[in-house]
Amino acid sequence: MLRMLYKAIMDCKFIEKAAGAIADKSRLSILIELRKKETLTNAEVMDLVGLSQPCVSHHIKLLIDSGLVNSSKEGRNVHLQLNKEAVQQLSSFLDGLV
Amino acid sequence: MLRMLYKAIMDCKFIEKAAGAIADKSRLSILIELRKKETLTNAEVMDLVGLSQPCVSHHIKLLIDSGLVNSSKEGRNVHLQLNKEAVQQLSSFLDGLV
DNA sequence: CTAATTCATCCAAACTTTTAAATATATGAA
DNA sequence: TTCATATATTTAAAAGTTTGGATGAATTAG
Repeated sequence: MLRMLYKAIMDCKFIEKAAGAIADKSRLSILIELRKKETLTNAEVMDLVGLSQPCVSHHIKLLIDSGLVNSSKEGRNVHLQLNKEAVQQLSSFLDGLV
Repeated sequence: MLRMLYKAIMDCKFIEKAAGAIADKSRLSILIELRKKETLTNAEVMDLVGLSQPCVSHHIKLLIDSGLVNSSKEGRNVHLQLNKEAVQQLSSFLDGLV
């Protein structure tokens, strides 16, 4: 019971964060590109969205914090990947709404 | 061809707006309540989210502008309803991402 | 070791969002 | 018409977001 309430609160926080992550032109482009390209580096994202390196770094941090994107370091590069489970979770929440 | 590009741009604008509408505690509560209650008046929303009347009015305007919620006036009251098609459209976009 | 490369952090400016008080508008009741 | 009720608009303050320059940290190349 308490567990379910806790889960519901967690869900809301996740939904809020994930929705916020999507609610931006640049971050939306990144997500769409990650569908096509499977992985991306920050440099590729800079080209994609046409923003400065610190700005891109910030957007990527937001996406990672939201849970929608995973990152892994390989040498100097950071590779991004869609967290498909998280995207699915958000989609399921919306399905539950209708 | 041009038509598809146009549609894609429209989609992105809608996705951005709809995601932005969801990315707020109060508006998320309204959407969740609309699943349970089918229709709501502004006064009921005030009780639900514990905010001032102008603030509630503003949030509701945002939800309507995003397309996620429809409104209809009955006398002095405004009745809100989930736009299930729009919610479905957002959910489908996410499904397309994974 | 030194240079170059990749990404993160700090900072501040510009802009947007959230909120409520005051006020306006519209409808219904007396 | 006059008063009460439901919602919208205006205005303004506080908080949050987006952005890029400068700088820092970690890694690789020469």
